[in-house]
Amino acid sequence: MQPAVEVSENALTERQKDVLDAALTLLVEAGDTLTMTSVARRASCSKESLYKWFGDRDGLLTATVQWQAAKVRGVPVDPEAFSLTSLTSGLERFASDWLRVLSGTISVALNRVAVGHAGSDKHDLGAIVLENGPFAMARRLKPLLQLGRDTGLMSFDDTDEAFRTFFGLVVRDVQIRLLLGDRFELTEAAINRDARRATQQFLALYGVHTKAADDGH
Amino acid sequence: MQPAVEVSENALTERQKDVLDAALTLLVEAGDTLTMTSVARRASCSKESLYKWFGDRDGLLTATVQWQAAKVRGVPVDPEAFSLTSLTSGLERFASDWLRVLSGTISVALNRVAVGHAGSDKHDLGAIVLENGPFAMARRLKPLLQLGRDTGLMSFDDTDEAFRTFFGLVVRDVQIRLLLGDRFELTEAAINRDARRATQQFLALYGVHTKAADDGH
DNA sequence: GCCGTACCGTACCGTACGTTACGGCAGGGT
DNA sequence: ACCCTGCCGTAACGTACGGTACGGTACGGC
Repeated sequence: MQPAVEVSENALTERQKDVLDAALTLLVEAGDTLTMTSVARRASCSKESLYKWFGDRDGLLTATVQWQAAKVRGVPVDPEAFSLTSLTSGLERFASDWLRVLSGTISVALNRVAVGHAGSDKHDLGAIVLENGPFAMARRLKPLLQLGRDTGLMSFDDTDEAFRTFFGLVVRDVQIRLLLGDRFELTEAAINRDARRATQQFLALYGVHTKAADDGH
Repeated sequence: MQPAVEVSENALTERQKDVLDAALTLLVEAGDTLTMTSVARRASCSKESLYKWFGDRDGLLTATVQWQAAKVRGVPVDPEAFSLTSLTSGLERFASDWLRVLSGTISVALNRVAVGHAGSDKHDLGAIVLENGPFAMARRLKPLLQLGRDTGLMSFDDTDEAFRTFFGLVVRDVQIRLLLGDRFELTEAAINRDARRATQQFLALYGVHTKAADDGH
């Protein structure tokens, strides 16, 4: 028996992408209780094809998580004409984007199954989500932070520490509450307000003050 | 058939407590894959007793979570002879205690199963963990925060917002990374260092400065 | 001594679901 | 026209596990 689609093998046919999208919506609806039969029915494909393409249930889940992760790329920052204003707006934009993704039903569902399977997996969904979640965020934000430090707008020793503080100020208890099933009103206005507040707090802690930045609540 | 032990019925015999402790260790070892049979074998009791005492598998999990929650009570703060020093040490002590609990294997295991079951439960483990986790922390910390404000050491409009900021500064990405299975070195020294840093940052944001509090990394 | 209660150990049942196997159909190459 | 490949739909298999039933033992009350 062939080991089916390898993780490194990213050649997905359109048909397979459709199947993974169906699996995603089922994951949102039913969580980890989705069955191979339900995926096959929803995607109008045979279970035989599922097993041929993805090996087993775990492989299907892994491919689904990776398929979603592949869709959330992009949005780097431009290191042109840098100022306190562009640093601030960059941080705010980053924070609001992040909160929007984080509070989305797909992100919540994916993190749920990854947390449930963490550690005891052959493919280890937890590591995949970790890699495409917090770690990817760190990689995307750090250039902006270092640019801010190099231009003398911020001051910190350890970029990673600074990132993790920003993480805390942005996410706070939102993610864990959502994962635990707390019904959460997170309107567009609230997201933007939180992004501004987190940015102001972050600059108050790490920014080089010419004039004292006041708190913004 | 009787509805077995009600949630409000907290009268647990010693035998039942032993069983719940066995279930706890199994939860740490095997996560949500623990079976009724494995609990019975580990606790040297019959499955019949499990079902008589706890109704069904969900009831056993619920009782286990509540049993653990009941063990983590206490440590209120004393509103005597209050000063910046006692506020600082109170916040630090709270933060380090919290990080210690959060990073413990039991907490991680419990949060894992609760996240896995969130929303689609009759007993809703998510709500229970939420209630005994973040919400209980908020209830325990808020008196200290308000005391700090009333004595003019801190300034903020919304106690809940202040708490959530403290939450973010303390927990940062630690919890989600642990839940996703990231191997994490969290030594006693690191915990104390993080607690100090979070406290200093929190006071820098919300404290009333007589002398500028510097960051502490 | 006899009964009732509480419990252990284990065998058993029903079912859900992962996984496999098979029959049928459509399209493309020869 | 024939075959081969890829896929759908469905039936079937195997098993793990939640839940139940039952026999056996210890103990306290009478």
